[in-house]
Amino acid sequence: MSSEQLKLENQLCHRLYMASNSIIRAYRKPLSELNITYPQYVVMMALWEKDKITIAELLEKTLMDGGAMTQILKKMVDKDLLTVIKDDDDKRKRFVKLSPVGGALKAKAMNIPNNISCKFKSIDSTQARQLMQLLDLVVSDLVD
Amino acid sequence: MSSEQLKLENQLCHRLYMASNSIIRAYRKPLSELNITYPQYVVMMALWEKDKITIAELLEKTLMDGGAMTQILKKMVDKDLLTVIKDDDDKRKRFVKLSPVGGALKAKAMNIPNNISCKFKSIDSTQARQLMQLLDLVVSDLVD
DNA sequence: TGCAAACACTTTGCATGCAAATTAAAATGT
DNA sequence: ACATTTTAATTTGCATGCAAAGTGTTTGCA
Repeated sequence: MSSEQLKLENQLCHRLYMASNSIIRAYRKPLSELNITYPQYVVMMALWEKDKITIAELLEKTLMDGGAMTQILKKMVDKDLLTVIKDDDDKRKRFVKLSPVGGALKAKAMNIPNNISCKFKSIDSTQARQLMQLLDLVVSDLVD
Repeated sequence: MSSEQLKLENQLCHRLYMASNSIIRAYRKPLSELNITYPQYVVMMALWEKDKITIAELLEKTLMDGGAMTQILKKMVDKDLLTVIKDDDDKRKRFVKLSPVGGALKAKAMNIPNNISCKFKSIDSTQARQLMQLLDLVVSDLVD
C-alpha cells in the first residue's frame, strides 16, 4: 500500500470532479441566456425528449436527487417552464408537463450543444464517444 | 441541426455529471469514518503530498473554487486538521499547514483508494488510465 | 513619490447534492 | 377488513460551487 494512490494526479475521482465542474461551468453562460441553470437544463432536455412523465421517471432518466428535484421543479414552475399535475389514478404520483413557454424554449436551446462542443479543441468525436462509453461503465458500477 | 444532440444519452456533460456525482457519493461512507467530506479530502490529499503551501497553490492544485475554499478551510481548522498562517513577507498570502492530527489522518486514509477501486467491476486498469487521459483533455480544453 | 492596476483572499447570495426524517397513499399479507 | 410494508414526494439541515462585490497589500509606472 503505497501513498502513490493518495496523490491527486492518480485519482480518477478528482479528474471526474474537475471535468464535471469545468464543463458545467462552461454551460453557465449560454444557459443564462435562457435564464436556466444546468440542472434545470437537464430537466428540460428530459422533457423535450418525452413530455408528461412522472417525477420518478424524471429522476430515473436524469439520475438527479429527489430532494433537489422538488426544489428545482418549484423554481421552474415559477418561471412558467412547466406544470406539475397530480395523477388521479395514483395520488402519490405527479406528472411533469412542459408549458408552451417551456416547449418553445427548445428552439433557443438547439445551438447550445454545438456551442459547447466547439470548446473541445483536443478531443475528436471518436474520443468523445469512447469517453462516454467509459463513463457509462463508471456509472453502471456505482449506481444501485 | 437535429434535436438528437439535445438528447441526454448523447451528452458528454450529463455523463460527467452523473459519473462525478456517483463517485463522490461512493466516497461519502468511507470518508464519514474520518469525519471529512470529499472536498475536504481533496484538500487533505493536496497537503499530504506537499505541506505548508499557500491557498493560491492549493487552489491551483485542486482546481477548487476560492470562495468555497475559504469556508472549507475554516471548518477544517475547527476540526484541528490544519492551521492557516499569515506570510510575513507578503501579507496578502496565507500558508496552509497540516496539524499533527491532520498528518496522522493519512494513515487512516491509506485504505480508501483500494476501497473505492473495488467497486469498479467492469473497468480494468488500462481503461482507467485511458479514462483519466481523456478527462485531462476535457479539463485542459475548458480551464483558463 | 504617488497612484492606478493587479493580486490574494474573504464575504455574500443563490442553487444545488445528499442523507435522514416526514407525509400521504397504495400494495401486501394474514 | 386491518395492520404492516413499500412507494412517491416533500421537507430539513448541512456542505459545497460559483459569480460578484469587498478588503487589504503589493506592484508597476509615470
